[in-house]
Amino acid sequence: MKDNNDMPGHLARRFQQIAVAVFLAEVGDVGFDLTPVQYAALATIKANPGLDQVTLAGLIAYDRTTITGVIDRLVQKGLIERRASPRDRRARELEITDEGRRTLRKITPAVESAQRIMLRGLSAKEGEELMRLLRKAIAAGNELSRAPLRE
Amino acid sequence: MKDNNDMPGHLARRFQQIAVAVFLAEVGDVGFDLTPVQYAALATIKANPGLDQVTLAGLIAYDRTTITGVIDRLVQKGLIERRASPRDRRARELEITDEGRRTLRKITPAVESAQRIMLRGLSAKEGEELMRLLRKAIAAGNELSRAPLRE
DNA sequence: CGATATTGCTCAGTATGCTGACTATCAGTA
DNA sequence: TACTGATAGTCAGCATACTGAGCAATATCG
Repeated sequence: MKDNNDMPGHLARRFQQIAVAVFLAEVGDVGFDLTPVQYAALATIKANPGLDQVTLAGLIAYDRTTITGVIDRLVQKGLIERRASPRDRRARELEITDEGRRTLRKITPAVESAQRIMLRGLSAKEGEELMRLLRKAIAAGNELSRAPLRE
Repeated sequence: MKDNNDMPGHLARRFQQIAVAVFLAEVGDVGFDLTPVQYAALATIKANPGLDQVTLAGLIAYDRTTITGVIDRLVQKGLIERRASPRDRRARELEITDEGRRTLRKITPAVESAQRIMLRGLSAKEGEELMRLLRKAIAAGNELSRAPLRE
């Protein structure tokens, strides 16, 4: 019987678990209540003003049914606005608010610190190598999940 | 602004997302409906007959509040039995059933195939290196999540 | 022995993620 | 233009994960 530690799937779960915990702790320490998922969505909306939900989902590889709730919560927190698109009445355009911008600015150091902490067991070179290998494996498996990356 | 692809946390999420999808697809293809989490719990119960829930949680790094539901579903599927411990009336002893054993045996090839597929973009050497780096990062971050590994 | 702390487990509540189904709308074509 | 297919979004339902609270039972220590 293979050990859990020889299963990339198990290791993936463990690493993600730690990554989320570190992110929440760092962001919480500076007084904000934002999840990794909400952060990625907010940052992507800021970088792509007026984008619709499907495009956003493709840019960060979220399922379209997941993104609904994430956006609900960002709207509820006053960090973004959701309004009907004038060009396509099915679509919703997303825009970051001033408060969203302020929040992003304030938590950026905590987010960066979180990324360092979750790699703290590795040397700089090893951290780079881990990210390179993850990127490569992810690229090869992109189409295997329901929420692939779309550029 | 850092790109998502430079964020280990984001890469962790993506890799895990793919890993789960591949696992479910492979196991589903041979006619079983078992999640990665349920599989790990089942295999660990088989390897450690009569263990209690807290010990199980520690061995696979699950939160104790998560394991309750996982065990409920394994019991409901008839794969394990949960009974009160004679030594400690707070604890529940877990035991795999014959059907649990049969299920494990039948899905093992699918589980192994899933592990290969999620690394299909990498050479054998790269796959080994990815697992080594993940293990190292996880070891250093073990205490940072609410559900650390306990041996 | 008795008060206190700790432990095993559960529950309510919240937030991802997914499957599958549905509505509304848009796009392409006969 | 009417039909057909595809697309944007939502919803119900299920399965992780976690926070925080609580109960029952055990362990520990004065």
